[in-house]
Amino acid sequence: MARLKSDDRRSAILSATVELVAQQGTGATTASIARRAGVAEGSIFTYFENKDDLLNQIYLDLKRDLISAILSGFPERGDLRARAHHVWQGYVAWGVSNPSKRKAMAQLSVSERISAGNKARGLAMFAEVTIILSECVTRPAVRNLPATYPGSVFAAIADATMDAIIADPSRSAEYSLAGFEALWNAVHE
Amino acid sequence: MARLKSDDRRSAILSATVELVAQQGTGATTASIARRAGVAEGSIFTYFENKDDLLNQIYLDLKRDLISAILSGFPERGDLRARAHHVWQGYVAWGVSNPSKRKAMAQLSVSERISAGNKARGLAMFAEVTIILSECVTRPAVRNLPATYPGSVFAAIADATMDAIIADPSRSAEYSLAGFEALWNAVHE
Amino acid sequence: MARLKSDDRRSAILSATVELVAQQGTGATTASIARRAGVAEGSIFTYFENKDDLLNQIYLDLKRDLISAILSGFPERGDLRARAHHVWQGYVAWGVSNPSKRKAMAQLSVSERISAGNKARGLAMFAEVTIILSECVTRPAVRNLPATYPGSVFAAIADATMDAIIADPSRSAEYSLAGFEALWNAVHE
Amino acid sequence: MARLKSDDRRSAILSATVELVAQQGTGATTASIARRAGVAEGSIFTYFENKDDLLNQIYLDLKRDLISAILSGFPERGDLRARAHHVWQGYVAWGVSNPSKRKAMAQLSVSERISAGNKARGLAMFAEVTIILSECVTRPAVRNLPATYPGSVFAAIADATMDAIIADPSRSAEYSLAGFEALWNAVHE
DNA sequence: AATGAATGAGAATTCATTCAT
DNA sequence: AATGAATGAATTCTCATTCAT
Repeated sequence: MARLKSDDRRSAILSATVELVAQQGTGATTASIARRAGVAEGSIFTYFENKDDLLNQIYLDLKRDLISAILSGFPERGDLRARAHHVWQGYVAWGVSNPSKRKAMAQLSVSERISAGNKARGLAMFAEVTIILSECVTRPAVRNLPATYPGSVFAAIADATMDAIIADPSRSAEYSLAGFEALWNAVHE
Repeated sequence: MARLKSDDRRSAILSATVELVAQQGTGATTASIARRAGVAEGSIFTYFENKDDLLNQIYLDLKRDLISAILSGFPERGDLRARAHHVWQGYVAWGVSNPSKRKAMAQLSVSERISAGNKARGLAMFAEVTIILSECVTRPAVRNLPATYPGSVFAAIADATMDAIIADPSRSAEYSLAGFEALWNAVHE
Repeated sequence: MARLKSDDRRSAILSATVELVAQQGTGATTASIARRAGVAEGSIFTYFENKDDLLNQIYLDLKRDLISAILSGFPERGDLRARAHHVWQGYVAWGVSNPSKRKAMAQLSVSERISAGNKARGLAMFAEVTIILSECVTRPAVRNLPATYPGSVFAAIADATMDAIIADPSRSAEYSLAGFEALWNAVHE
Repeated sequence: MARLKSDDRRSAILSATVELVAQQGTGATTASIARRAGVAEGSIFTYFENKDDLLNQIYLDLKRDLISAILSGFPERGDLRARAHHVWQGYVAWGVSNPSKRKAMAQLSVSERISAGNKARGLAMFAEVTIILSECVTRPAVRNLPATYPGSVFAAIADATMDAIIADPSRSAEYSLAGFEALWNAVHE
């Protein structure tokens, strides 16, 4: 029997790509990815059809990774605020402890190399989160906005908060709380 | 086609670039930019040192364009809320009526091709806006966050709001108001 | 799939190669050959030193196959015309019933990958046929041409005839006869 | 005004390709073609969309070149034999004095890189020649073969004749005559 | 100054061959 | 011996930049 396709090798390629896309965008070359992953350039193409395929898989992987970070341990029975706070914490913690994943996802989200289908798929994964956040909206004006709005505001405030935490990690807990309070009051009266 | 004067040529290149970067990111080729601008490929390099230079100029131009849209007619003597609302309106109106500029700026903001110096310069242009928005922050927890925080939250909520407006322009005014209310309550108690 | 014995494996590779070279020329990949032969890619290289070696063996095999088809049952004691006709029939029948072999041989004959030595060896196999055909030449002008000439003319007219037969198999016998008559008169007066 | 696309450069690429395809088949690399043509590799792609396009143009060019060599000075009013002989002479002279063109055409004719459309177009150029040669066929059996048959036989005998001439150029005239006699008797009684 | 062809470094991808299993 | 993943040299093609006109 020959060497079997190895998950190690595959994930070495994936994480090298995340790292490099975070730093350089989707222009990161397959040569640099291979070098960083410690594999031959050709090996990328035994695991992925082409570079776009690789990027699309990364995109979905990151989305999956994030959603599972957010929803793990979700308090189905908690009150609204507790549930929203769980999501908040999950997101912020993920972003702060995985800066490359976060940057890579930002790059891929504005890239035209991610297929429309996969962008839709990525969005769909967050359907549950969208609902959870929508339930927190009590300000009448804000209720009239589209269903995706709370999620966008959430992501946006969380991103700003993560930047603050990354700039001064020692105040991590304090900033996170403040950010959540801002978010909560933005949508809840 | 009438012969363009130098200035016209230069701005034709600039706006072609905005358009194409909005659509395709910084990977838009100089050939396609020249074609769209109606100039020869080589002409790009008589007006800009190289492609990175062109992108950096665009970046600064867009920032300048936006800041002037935001600050024009600014009510120096208005109350806090009126001043913040002026900024909000300026930003939202600019983004909604210049979708390409907005998209191009989003692309350039995550691009590694914009020099650190210019990113700093871009931020600096918003110093005044940063101050204005900081003055709106009365929630104690939020006050402890870095000075740039309110601006980020502002931009983030505004972006989400613009997406909503673009999806349903008929409710433009209503959405803008709701967005502003969310923002105001995020930072103001 | 039942496990193949070595010889079977080897000939599976050979005939897969014939098939694919017929279709795609010598550019047919070793991967596609292995797939078609139902063996692993690596196995090709336990039976053949490299791809060129494989192609060269095919070339000689095809020549051998053809010559034996032509000479089997050869009427040593027949008159000139009968003997030439036997050769003709053997060639035409072989080509018509083995279209892939015929096409593969055409590809290999113009390929720079067949070594000069093997091309010479291929020619040498037809020495006897060359002599047989030379004996048919009675036109004085044609007698002065090189010894290989009748063979070339033979092959050429036979090829044209096979194309005609393949286009309309129902007239196979008629076309074959006509072709032979043309050939005979080309060289015999 | 910039440098204009130059016919010289274009034909340098074309003839370098003919030369190399003659020697190495369609596998000749664009790098080697550029080197031989004395241009940069990229220049190939300003004159030809891609390598297949280049090969297809060569194919048509060669066919055009050959047909014009064959038909130039064609004796519209000559008798059958004179007309056929003109065609014969044109073909043989072209092949003998342009060995690379002849070999390149042979390579391209069996290549799967020439589009079906262009192969058809190439054939169509010889429609007139096909008719001329058909008119020479008086042997009843041969008359029943497809219309393209005389042309194939013609080409085939001519090719064999050219090989003989190339092997011994001093007997060029003699061989050409002999070849034509063989051809004539093959089809004419 | 404007033009657009020329350039060639660099990119993604292929594929014959090797080699760990 | 058989397997098929791993390798990396080689290939085609792109594109920012230069430069002859």
